[in-house]
Amino acid sequence: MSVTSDSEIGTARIHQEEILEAAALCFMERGYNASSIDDVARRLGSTKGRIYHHYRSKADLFADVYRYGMELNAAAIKPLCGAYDDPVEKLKAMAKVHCLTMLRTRPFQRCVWEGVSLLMRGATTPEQRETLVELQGLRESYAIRFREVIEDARESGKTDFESSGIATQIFLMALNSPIFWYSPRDTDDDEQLNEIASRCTRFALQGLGIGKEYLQDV
Amino acid sequence: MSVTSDSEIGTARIHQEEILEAAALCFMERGYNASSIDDVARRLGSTKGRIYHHYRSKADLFADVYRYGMELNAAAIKPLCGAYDDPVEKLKAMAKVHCLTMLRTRPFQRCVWEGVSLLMRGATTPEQRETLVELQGLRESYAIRFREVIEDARESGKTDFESSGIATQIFLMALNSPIFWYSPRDTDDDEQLNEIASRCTRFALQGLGIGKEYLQDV
DNA sequence: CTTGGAGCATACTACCGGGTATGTTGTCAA
DNA sequence: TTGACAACATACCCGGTAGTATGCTCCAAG
Repeated sequence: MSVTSDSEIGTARIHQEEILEAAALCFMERGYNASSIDDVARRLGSTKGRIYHHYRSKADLFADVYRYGMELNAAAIKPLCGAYDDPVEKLKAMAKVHCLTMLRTRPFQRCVWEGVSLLMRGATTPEQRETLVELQGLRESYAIRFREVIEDARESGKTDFESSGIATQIFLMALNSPIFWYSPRDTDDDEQLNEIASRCTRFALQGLGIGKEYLQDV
Repeated sequence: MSVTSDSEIGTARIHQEEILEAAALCFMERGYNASSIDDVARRLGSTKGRIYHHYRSKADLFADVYRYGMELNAAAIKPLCGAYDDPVEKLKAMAKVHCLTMLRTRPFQRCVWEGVSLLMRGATTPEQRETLVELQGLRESYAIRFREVIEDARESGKTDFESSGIATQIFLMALNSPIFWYSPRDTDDDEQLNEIASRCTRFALQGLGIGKEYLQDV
């Protein structure tokens, strides 16, 4: 991992992304603890050596999968941040894009999910604890993006709920839900994903009390 | 496990329920795979021997936790089944009770959740596979109860969604969500739980498109 | 052309945890 | 009183897995 030039960093990332994807698939299918490093290696058609050359431990590998998943999320909603006046319109766009990202990068998002509830405990080494807090921070700051817009929407009088904290939790949960109950078709039709995302988004927005007149174009 | 009389079955259940609760707590905190039988035993202040006297394997123990959790769910909504004319009112009641049960029996419900996504894979022994299908069936038939009422509500024209399958999934997800983001207060105030359940229920019903005029008394 | 290191593979160790075999104690019925 | 069994505890085995130590190969710089 002692790379020097930028190009070498680039190629290293490429090699690692291959590993990341295989790891995400394994972790999604069997969970973190039930997946062995050998499982990941087997999926890559290689051996442990390759993985341990790039990652110091299984926990490190998982952390990188988690981080990558969160990066995908952050990148997806980034273009929307300064592009709307109406908070409801902004929330609509963010929700839809978030849900679509969930569906398109499902293995990584399942890992993010497991990481939240699983790595919290498990209390491994002291320095991994530190990494974990950082990852948890990524997730929280992402959620706060939504929470702020939800609060703005409430101030505009177009919603009706009490606690924005709770509302944000249920809201995101509704948007995340398809990564659990949706199994991608053999024809991974992007139209199909769009349909699912639309319905989830509409449900979530209506859940906040946003009127149906705002939901025609979702 | 070779009990004979009814009373002995009763006492056996009592002893086992103690184990079930400890197991549910362990599985909730660290997940199934990360929890060892010794962990469960330690929480009970005993040793492996006690657990393996009542359960033939770790998977059997987990299955019983799962089953118990589903029994709690089924028992909670049972009184509501024939008590309503308006499907929307029935759905309201079922949703509220379901959400409250989630909150009150959180450790078991977390196990039910993990069981769904984790035991599906993992493909252990062939006969455990059989048990697993049975448990999966419990969960599905429970979900169908909701789906039917949701379909009735749609036919009454008080909702607006396309696929009742997807709607049911998101609906239940919204109601289940607090078992993940709600940490019980030291004062396990039942009023507090009621408040959470109310908000989740309102969100879920609104998500289906049910008008706010129906949600005053939730 | 050689040497150092990246990028793996191979072989091995150490340990944890599921499962078992066996011992111990209390209780209850005959 | 005794034996039989439930309800555990103790001691042990053993397979799987994280992690390591080392070997191999190719490439690029000097």
